[in-house]
Amino acid sequence: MEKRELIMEKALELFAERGFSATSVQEITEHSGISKGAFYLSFKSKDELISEMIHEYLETFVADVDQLVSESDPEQLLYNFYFYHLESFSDQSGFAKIFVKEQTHFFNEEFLAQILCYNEMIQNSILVMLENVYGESVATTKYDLVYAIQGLMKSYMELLLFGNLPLNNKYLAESLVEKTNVLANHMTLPAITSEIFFLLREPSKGSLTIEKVMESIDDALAYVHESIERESLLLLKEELNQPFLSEAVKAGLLKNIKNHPSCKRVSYFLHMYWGMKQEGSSHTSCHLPNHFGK
Amino acid sequence: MEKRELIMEKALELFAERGFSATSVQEITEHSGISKGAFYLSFKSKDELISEMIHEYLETFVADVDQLVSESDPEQLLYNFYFYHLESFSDQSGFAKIFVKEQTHFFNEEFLAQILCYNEMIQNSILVMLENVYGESVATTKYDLVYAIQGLMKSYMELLLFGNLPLNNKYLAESLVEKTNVLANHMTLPAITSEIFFLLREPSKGSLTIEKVMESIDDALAYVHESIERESLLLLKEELNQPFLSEAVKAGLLKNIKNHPSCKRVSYFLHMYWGMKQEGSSHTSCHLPNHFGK
DNA sequence: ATAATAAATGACTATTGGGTCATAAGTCAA
DNA sequence: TTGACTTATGACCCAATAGTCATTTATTAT
Repeated sequence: MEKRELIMEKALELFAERGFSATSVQEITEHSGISKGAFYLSFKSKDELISEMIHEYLETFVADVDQLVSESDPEQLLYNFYFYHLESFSDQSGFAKIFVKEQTHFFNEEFLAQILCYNEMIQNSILVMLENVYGESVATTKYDLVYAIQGLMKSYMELLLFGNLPLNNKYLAESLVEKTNVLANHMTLPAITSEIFFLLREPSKGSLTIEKVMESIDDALAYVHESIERESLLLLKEELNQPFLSEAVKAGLLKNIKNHPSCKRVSYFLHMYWGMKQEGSSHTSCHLPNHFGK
Repeated sequence: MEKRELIMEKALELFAERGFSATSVQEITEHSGISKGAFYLSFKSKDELISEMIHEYLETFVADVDQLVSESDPEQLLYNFYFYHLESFSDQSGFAKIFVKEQTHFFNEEFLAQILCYNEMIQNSILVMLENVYGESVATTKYDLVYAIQGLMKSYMELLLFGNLPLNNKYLAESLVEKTNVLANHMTLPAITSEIFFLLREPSKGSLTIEKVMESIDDALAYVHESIERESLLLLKEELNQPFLSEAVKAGLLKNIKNHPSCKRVSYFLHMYWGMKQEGSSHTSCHLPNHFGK
């Protein structure tokens, strides 16, 4: 599966420069030094390539942030959080550029839903971070702080990416830490309350039906021939129809398919589908699914 | 010029929903109830339509913000600033959505430069606002505050536009005012210093050559037949080659062409070109050009 | 009413870009 | 060397789309 890597790598360069829609498959294959047909041996479609790339990047990013938040010393947590973001965006600037560029504009409805889901995970991490650092004192403002933090970051990220300025990540991170402290310690009028925060997450859930998940499994089955992965998929499909597995077995099966290139979507859908099921209407269980940790 | 209005109005609806590139001229004409040919009687190209729409909206928006900042009571200034933004985005949500969606992605290099220029004007207004409200106390932090304010706003704007939530603009504005006050009063580590702030504005200047401006004048001349506008264009062209007019005459000529639909680009280019000339390397003259006020 | 002028039409062109498939090149066991 | 099988190729297909232009329709002046 070396061709896949090559294509993804080369495509990233073009996507970062021009965006998705402005980059043709033709250009990707030329830039990769392969033929058009070869491209379609590795990917079902251009959309699959994009989806693949998004997942590959975001999956590890989200997991890293989650780990960082859960393992950092509260004293250093904020700084680590910002610094990791800045560093990650600095050396993975290709991906970062794509995200800033395409942003909400992810034409494809499905992509948007996926991005939103990853964003929810990041927001969950930020919430945990705020609780760890400030404790009860931000109980009423933390949901608002999530949006403030994301807004501030986006602003400085853009600068970092497109201004190619002599900016120092360490100092930038310190500056962001200070801003966060200032806001957390002095803000009294949150624009986003917990009610609004969770209201915001409702609509996205409705779009992921069991049929859609099923469909993605069938899609994957057509491309997966390895026995372990296939069996896992079939078991998961059964489980989806009628639950009969223990949580541990389920988690194991999910791990089995996680790294197969044709299973990224299924993996994501299942995580999301079961994630929202177990969440129910309670607001307390909104943590990052553990299965995303590496 | 009633057709133009109609097309722009209908196109806005489609652009807001799907973005520029995903909306075809065909769709625009169908949605407007006209033929394809009729479209090209009103606009040279699809790009011209887009450019036109951007200018029409941003020109008045920038001017309104400028006026608001220069006329508001300092006590009320911040609130008015945020409230105007929120209200404007609420009822002109079509444009707002376009800007959030397409953002940096304005494929066309020229569009990007134009957007950046308008953004610089807004930033200038924000700077003036900060000076009026906080005076000398933010002398070292004001440039950083500009980016913080823009980041915060963007974050909440997106929510307002795509979350269709029960948000109250008045309360949201108050919340943003508080955040600004908190940051302005307690921040000590600005990420963006004045040096960096002005450094950021340099590169964009390089791209606007005298040849480009000249070209845009020639382009316009092909479409402008009204005597006053034509003469103004010709005089401005001469002035561009070899300055010989007084500032007052120049300003008058610019006003003459300002409202002609085919002169938007020329107008913009000339403002930008002369704006950056007179600015030189000094950092003190970065104010909003008066000619943009209504 | 009629001629002249302006406005509007939509079939048409040229181009691009995603995706397919018959064919060719490469690989390897017998 | 042969033949079976895998991998790669790029000409080709089809749909979509920006932009044009000969022709028709509406308007206005005489």
